[in-house]
Amino acid sequence: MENVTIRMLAERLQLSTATISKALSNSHEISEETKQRVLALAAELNYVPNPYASSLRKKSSHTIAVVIPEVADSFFAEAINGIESVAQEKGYHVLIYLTHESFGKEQAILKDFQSGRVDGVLISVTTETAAASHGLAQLVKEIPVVFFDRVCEEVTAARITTDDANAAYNATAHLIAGGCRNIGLLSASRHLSISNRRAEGFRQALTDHQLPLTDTSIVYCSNEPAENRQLLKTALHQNRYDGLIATTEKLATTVYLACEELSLVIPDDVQVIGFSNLSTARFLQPSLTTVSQPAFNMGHAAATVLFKALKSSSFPLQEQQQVIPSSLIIRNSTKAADR
Amino acid sequence: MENVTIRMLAERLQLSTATISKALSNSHEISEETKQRVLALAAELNYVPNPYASSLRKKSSHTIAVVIPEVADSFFAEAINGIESVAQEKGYHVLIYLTHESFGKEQAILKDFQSGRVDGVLISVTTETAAASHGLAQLVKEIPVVFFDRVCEEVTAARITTDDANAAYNATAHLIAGGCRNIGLLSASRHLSISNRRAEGFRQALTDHQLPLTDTSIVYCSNEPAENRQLLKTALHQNRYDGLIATTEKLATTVYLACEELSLVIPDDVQVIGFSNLSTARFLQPSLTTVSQPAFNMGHAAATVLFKALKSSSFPLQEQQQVIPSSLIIRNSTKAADR
DNA sequence: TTTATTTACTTAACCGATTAAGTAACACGG
DNA sequence: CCGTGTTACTTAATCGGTTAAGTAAATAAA
Repeated sequence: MENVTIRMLAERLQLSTATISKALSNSHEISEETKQRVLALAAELNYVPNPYASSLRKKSSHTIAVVIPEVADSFFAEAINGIESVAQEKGYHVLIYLTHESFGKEQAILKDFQSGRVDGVLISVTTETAAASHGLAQLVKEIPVVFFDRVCEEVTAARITTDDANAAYNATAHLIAGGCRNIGLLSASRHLSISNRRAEGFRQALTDHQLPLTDTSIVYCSNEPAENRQLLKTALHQNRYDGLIATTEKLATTVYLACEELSLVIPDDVQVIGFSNLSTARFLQPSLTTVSQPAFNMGHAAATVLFKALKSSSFPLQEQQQVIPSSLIIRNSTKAADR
Repeated sequence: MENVTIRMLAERLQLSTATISKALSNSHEISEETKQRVLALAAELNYVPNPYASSLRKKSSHTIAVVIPEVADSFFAEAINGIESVAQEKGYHVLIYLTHESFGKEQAILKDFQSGRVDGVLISVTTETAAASHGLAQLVKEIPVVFFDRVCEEVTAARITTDDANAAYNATAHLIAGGCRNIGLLSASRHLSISNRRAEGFRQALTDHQLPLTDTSIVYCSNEPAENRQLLKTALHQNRYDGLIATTEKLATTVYLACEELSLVIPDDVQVIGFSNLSTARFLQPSLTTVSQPAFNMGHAAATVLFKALKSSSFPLQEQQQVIPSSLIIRNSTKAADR
């Protein structure tokens, strides 16, 4: 049983392939009667159009790419859900690319997009992605690109983010209200704008509360959980933090692990806040105070904006900037009372 | 700046497009010198081949599909990681399709694959997928398909699973050893073979320990967390289970939630075991005894087998059956001592 | 020296759908 | 009755690579 093509339908019905194609796309040039005959035969033979032939000719693939560092992370997983919900509604396909936080991989992936494989890209950059990423700047010129969460500020493009500085400020203030005087911010990257924003909010909160910012206030972590565990244990031991803000989900669990191994009690010895979307946060021992990010909404918003651009080329995509607020959910890993 | 095509390279070098194509694919028909010239110009002009033109002609897309119910689930997320690690190594692209446990969506997605969009499919079916799924049976005849975790036993195809019956048996035995006499198995589906296997192991364990299987022993849950919460609360209240086995990750957290709301203490009032890959399981309050599944390995194995079939059409894909063992990790949500 | 073989290309068909341009057939207004 | 439109198609080019088949020149074998 060969694959059914438009030509086979044409032969069977004694029509040209052009007529079939137009009938299937419901063109006004084709009579109602013919359309019905074509549709009936197509259904009977179970005709499924070849997407590649169509993409080649139309120069659009009805496919978008999602480029993220990691999928086993509640934030990104939920963001994918948000993206996919929009894509499925629009009949688009979603290609997922994982960078595993490697700038090299990211570059290679982006380069592939110059082929026209995808109509648009949703991306959250790696912790390594440098400011002047040529690949990104280039890509934005060629196809619609929307950054979400981890944006690259040097590149002019649509951005969907959370209020990172604010969130960090509030988290820090909450720790201070709970009595912390020596707070550590666990940062995932020196390059990432999102990290810098959070550091900014952190710094501002310290300043506003007359607390010093020392060179041990910000701890730069790696992408290796095992490495981070060691790093954290050393840092906790040496600097005797009374409060920690983990700016990624992975870091939050690593903090719990490190504290357990050092026999530090949360929140008595160290209070902890995590940036996270863990559904289990409330069941942790102790339950984790989190900066909860609207992952699904961000994915949804990013995809929605992208599809607007795909629909209308005059849509000013690059000017789109949305900041979706996160919320501080206070639980038992911190001491200050709910506000 | 137009897209660079093979024809442009050909004109610049005064060669035919055929020569360029062959040079780029390192054909023996082309002289070393010409190859170098082509490669050099391709690099200079930043030539990126159009994947759709190539797919159309070669009838292969270098793309595989992963069809799963949900991505915000540690098991599936980790499985994707395993799959992706193989795909990236082989230079393949990964399309992700989420069924959200809807059989209808699954059918629609599978139908699309008849277009030749993907070279192969990795699938974990929905809780609704009936035994006689015509779409699946059809698909397996057309392109390489590998089932992982949630297989469809009625369809002859490659399968990568865990030792579900065993795992459930051991989990049940562990609860019995801890003193449970009225154990509930929270099942995600009546259809799913994986659920039935687990139920089988559960039943066997009860029988072997002279415990009765009543019609409240197995609780069939839905896909709605809110619904399940109610269902569980009612069931816990009415049946006064002293042990529960949650056969999905989502159900495990729902159990914690329901117990909290009913003021039932785990493990004193109810002991709990979850099938899960939650990285936070050990930090839960209380830490969760889990049947931990080798998610990454299963994804890796499934993809590896699929690529073998893609490489060699004589590979007996349909006969491939791998059972990758899971392990029971005993923590504080159950009482029996470690074995 | 003649024939066979190899080398390094070119020509042209092809994958399957889309679409610009062309064409009969018929209707209609004047 | 003629010109203009409209309807419902067809023809053929096209998207950008791939590849079977062909060819000219150089080389090797007989």
